Amino acid sequence: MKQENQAAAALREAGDEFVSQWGVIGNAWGINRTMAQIHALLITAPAALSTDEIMEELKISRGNAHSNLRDLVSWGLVRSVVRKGERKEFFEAEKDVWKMFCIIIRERRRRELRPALAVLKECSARTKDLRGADAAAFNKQLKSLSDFLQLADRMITKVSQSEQSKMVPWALKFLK
Amino acid sequence: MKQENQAAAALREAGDEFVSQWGVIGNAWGINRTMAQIHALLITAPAALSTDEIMEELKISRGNAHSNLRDLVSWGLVRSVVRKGERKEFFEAEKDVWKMFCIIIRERRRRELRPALAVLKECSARTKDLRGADAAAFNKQLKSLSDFLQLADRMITKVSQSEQSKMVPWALKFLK
DNA sequence: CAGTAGTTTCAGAATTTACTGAAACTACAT
DNA sequence: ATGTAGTTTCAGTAAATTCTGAAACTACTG
Repeated sequence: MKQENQAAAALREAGDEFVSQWGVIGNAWGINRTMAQIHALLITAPAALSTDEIMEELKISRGNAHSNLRDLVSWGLVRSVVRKGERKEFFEAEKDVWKMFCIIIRERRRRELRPALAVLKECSARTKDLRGADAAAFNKQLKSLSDFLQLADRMITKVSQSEQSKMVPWALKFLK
Repeated sequence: MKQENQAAAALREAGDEFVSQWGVIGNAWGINRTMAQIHALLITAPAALSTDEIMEELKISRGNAHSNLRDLVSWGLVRSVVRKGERKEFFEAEKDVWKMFCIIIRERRRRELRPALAVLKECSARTKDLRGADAAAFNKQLKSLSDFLQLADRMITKVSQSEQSKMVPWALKFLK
């Protein structure tokens, strides 16, 4: 009994450390600290958690928990589940790392890559027919960027539709 | 003469639009707006620019221009050049898109991926020898994440050391 | 050496982003 | 219908980030 308690305490401590540090990491990745912490908490939790449990664990307000959970759900990284007989909502994260990765790159393509491509196309179109060496150079530079991002877009599409069981062995072969 | 002026004006306008919009895009990517704008300006500028020219073009203070240029230089995306006979410093960006990409992924590996791996290893080590199903599940989850990020790390190393002339045709083949 | 051109730093101001807590709302239960 | 458990919204506040402008500093010039 004593040992079990010690083990449980050590686990809780390691979990807290992970959640807290993952917030710092998320911050460096340009992600809201709280959102990263909630995500860390949910991917390592043994079961789905309620809003109140998350508030308690991270010592944050209901509003903060709610809006970050909403964002995580909108990313597709977290889903809400209902336990039978319970009125509360519970949240669980997608735990499969490959699926997480696919979700993230697909969303980033949609939210970040596509708008960037739109800007490049727009500015490129406006200078396509201008004369002069400077205009040609400007246009060429935008073209290079645009071609590259378009290739990245297609790669993301392809990779995020592949199975982990195909991609990982393939990557390992590539690395050899 | 009239036409030349019109063309020059149209080019300047398109450039301004690109710089301004790239700031917005950069912001969505988690990059400081001004830094993204300076980078956009430099990769499309026909020649290296001085701090004063950048301040004038973007309507920003000297301090702001200076610190963002310093960051861009620290990323390796911009270098300073000295024109003979001139006392001022001028700045020029790496314009080759493939090189830009390699610089960015290498720096992100260093600044974002490596610290994340360190956190995972740390928390993993702390729970390695704990007994109980929950501890085992926690440890397994961290292991999956860690393995995945380690694979990503190796892929970045490999890709960023490759020639564009090898990688692009290879990517196109992969997409088929 | 004094003067000038240019760079760097940094305290405080402005702006943006994140968070709280309470009120309004929803949906189920009695 | 009234009560209750739970969710959502949002005005106001707190915190973090970004920016300014001026002073301090550096290095060249005559």
